[in-house]
Amino acid sequence: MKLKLSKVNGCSLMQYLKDDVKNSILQSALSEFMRHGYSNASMRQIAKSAGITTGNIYRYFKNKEDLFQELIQPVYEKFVQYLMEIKDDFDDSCSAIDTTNPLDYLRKVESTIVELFKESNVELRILLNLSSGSSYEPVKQELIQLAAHILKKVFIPGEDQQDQAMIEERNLAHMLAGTLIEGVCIILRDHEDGETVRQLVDELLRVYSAGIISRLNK
Amino acid sequence: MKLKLSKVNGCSLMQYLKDDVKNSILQSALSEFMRHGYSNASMRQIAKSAGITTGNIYRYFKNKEDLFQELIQPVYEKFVQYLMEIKDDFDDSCSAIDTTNPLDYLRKVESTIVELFKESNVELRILLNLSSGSSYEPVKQELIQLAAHILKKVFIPGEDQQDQAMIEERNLAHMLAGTLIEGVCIILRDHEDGETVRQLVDELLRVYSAGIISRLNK
Amino acid sequence: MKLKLSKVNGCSLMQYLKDDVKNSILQSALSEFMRHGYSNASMRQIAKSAGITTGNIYRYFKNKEDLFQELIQPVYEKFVQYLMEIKDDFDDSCSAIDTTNPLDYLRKVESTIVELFKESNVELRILLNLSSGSSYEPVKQELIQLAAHILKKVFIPGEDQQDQAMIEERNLAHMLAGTLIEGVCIILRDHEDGETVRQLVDELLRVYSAGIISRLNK
Amino acid sequence: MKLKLSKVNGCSLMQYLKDDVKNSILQSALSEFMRHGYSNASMRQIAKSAGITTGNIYRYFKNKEDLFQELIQPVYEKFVQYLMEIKDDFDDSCSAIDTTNPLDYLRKVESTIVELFKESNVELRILLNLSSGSSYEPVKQELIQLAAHILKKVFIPGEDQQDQAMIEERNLAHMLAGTLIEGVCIILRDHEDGETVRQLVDELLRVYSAGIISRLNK
DNA sequence: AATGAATGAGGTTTCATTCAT
DNA sequence: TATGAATGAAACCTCATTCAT
Repeated sequence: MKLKLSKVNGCSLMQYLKDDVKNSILQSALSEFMRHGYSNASMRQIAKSAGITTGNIYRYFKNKEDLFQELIQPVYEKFVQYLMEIKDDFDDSCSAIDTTNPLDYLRKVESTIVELFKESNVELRILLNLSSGSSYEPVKQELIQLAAHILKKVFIPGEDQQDQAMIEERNLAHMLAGTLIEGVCIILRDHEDGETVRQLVDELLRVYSAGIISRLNK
Repeated sequence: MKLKLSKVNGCSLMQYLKDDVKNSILQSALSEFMRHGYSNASMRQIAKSAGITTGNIYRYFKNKEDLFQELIQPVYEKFVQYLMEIKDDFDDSCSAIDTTNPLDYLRKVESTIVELFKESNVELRILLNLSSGSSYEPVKQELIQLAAHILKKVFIPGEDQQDQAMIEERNLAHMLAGTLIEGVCIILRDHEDGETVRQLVDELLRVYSAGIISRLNK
Repeated sequence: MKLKLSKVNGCSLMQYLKDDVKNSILQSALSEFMRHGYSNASMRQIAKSAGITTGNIYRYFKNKEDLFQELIQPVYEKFVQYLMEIKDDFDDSCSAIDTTNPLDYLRKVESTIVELFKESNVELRILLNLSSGSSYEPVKQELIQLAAHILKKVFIPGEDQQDQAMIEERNLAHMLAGTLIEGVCIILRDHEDGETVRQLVDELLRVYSAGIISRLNK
Repeated sequence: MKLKLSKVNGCSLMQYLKDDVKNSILQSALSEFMRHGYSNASMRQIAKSAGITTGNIYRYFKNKEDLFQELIQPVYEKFVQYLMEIKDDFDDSCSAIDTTNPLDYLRKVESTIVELFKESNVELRILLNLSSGSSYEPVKQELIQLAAHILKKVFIPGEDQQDQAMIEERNLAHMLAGTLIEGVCIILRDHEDGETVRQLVDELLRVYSAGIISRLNK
């Protein structure tokens, strides 16, 4: 058997080819979902871009949703996990008699976010902005809620106040959380270079931090 | 119907009826595009909501794209115009020996933007977030480019420097312009009440201004 | 308005044409379902036979199942209703000190069944033998259960005996019910002439009755 | 594998292996056709059940129809042959001055039928009830025709009379033949146990015989 | 000016069959 | 001999658009 190297190679070559096709589909799908969003993406077009026939996609993915999920799920999970860690860290640092400057805290968050975005730029943008019609549709709101939850702690150190002022603070936190996330999306969309990305996120956080601190001192 | 008015004043009455139908279509289309975006909007549903038949839409609009354009184009133009005016104002105020605080300037900009959004909230949200599949798909990027162009002036008083520092400033301006516009979009998406909208935009600009000033003083 | 007869006729003509198309679809569908059964019937083929395009079917029927149901449901309901009436009649005549000959009873049933089969020959055969894959798939077994329930009363006057003999009688009743129903199906499949149908069903019942009586006297 | 037997006796071993695979396919196919009928049976599923790959089926069978035929044809031929033998027997017993009771004759037929069904239960049920879409689709009707031809002899001792009465007898024979065959199908469908099957077929024939005799004595 | 039935191209998905390896 | 990836035609269904009335 060991001498029949041609078969061994045949096997691995075939394996390679199969992976090749699957990756080709995934890449074409990523591009198609990016261009037209989940529901307007066309399986036919994905197949054409991948250089295969439409039916052949279904050897690799059960259906459109499955193909979408295989692209997005890992990034989604990583993103949620990172956000939870950030939230837990923050909750801990709050409960401790820790007077960490929020600005310092946000800066700590920076590298985490940037790392994730640098890995999965396109997937995150699809997840957050182009998943309408898929099972991920409500994710963006959930993520913004989560980010808002963190930001609220910055603005509202004493919890559970329910008066009018607090409602305004909540709206503000929600809005700033949304714009921060969109801001990072925009940076990643427009820049490939890692150093530029890091620098811009740094600037964005600096502006937000300074603005927020100035507001808190109001 | 009385006095066969329909025949005597047939022309203007017909015109009136036509406008009536056309407005009805436009209104239904606005609602449908808002709900499902351009691609997933259904001409059948628009006709049904407007109380007419499917085929009749095509006496008033050449096709789906044409209907979309008739709704969105005016708002698009107004938006561009406002941005140009802001740009011109700023250019003037710059060329004058005018040391207007950028914060004051942005605040002046505020009412313009909020006014436009309050007038054409839905159309703008469609234009910026729900035009995928239409010819307006790339507009959002163009608008951000334009806004960035303006913001650059804030950061780079002396023009046309091409060294490395300036490139960074340009990137920063572009990024902040994008996040600002997204921020306003998010506010408009999440709040209907005019006063809340004004207040949140005010806060957003305050944070940005404070952050930017702090940065300029760096 | 009354003078615009052309419009009045236009309307009714259109209505007529619409009904015409719908009936044409129903007729083609009946033929296609008869030939290939529910799941192997082709909407394309139905459209082709009806002389229209595939998509146009969906103006008249929501989907394949809906088209099938519109053909089969009325017949199904009538059939169930008839069987229930027969069952109730029989239960009544049993509880009364009524020594009606089972043969006489079956003969009373005859006209009911024949009438229904003569009206809806093809639909019943589809319902009973060609509905695999549709929501009517389990109907045949249910109907045979019902018929068996009636036949059991003939064989087992005293109820509720659970010994071995009774199990055999139940199997027998079930089997004879099935064959009777199939027998009527076959007759209707092979003969169009009403008088011949009546006569053959009469003969079938006669054979069954004589056979059953002979068996009871065993 | 020992002694390179595969090369020495390559031919016969290969033949043996081939038969093994072929039988495995046939067995899986039988199960799949039984479960889903000819049209809805899946070649992929057959291959999977047989433990081979999809493409390999086509080394043993030209196509789906060919595979079906190889399963069904022998049973079909045996069935036809048995019916012909029965027919011949009957012709002989008629031409002889043999006053065999038709009841006795049918009882002789019984064991033949039951034996065949017990041997090839599944194949016959596929042939008679699940061959839609295959070339065997019309077989059931043909078999009923043949059975009817035999039964006619019971009812119409003197041949070739063409008057009205004879036409009725022919119809009757045809119908009873059909119901008899369906009856046996139903019994086989609902019962696995050999003894129960024999008993129910016996009952069915008894009912038919008694009914028919009663009719002949009319 | 209006109707709404009809079209035809497109959507996702399935599957018997072929073919390079 | 066997593999299993790939094909291509067909399935059901949707919908913007056209057109006879």
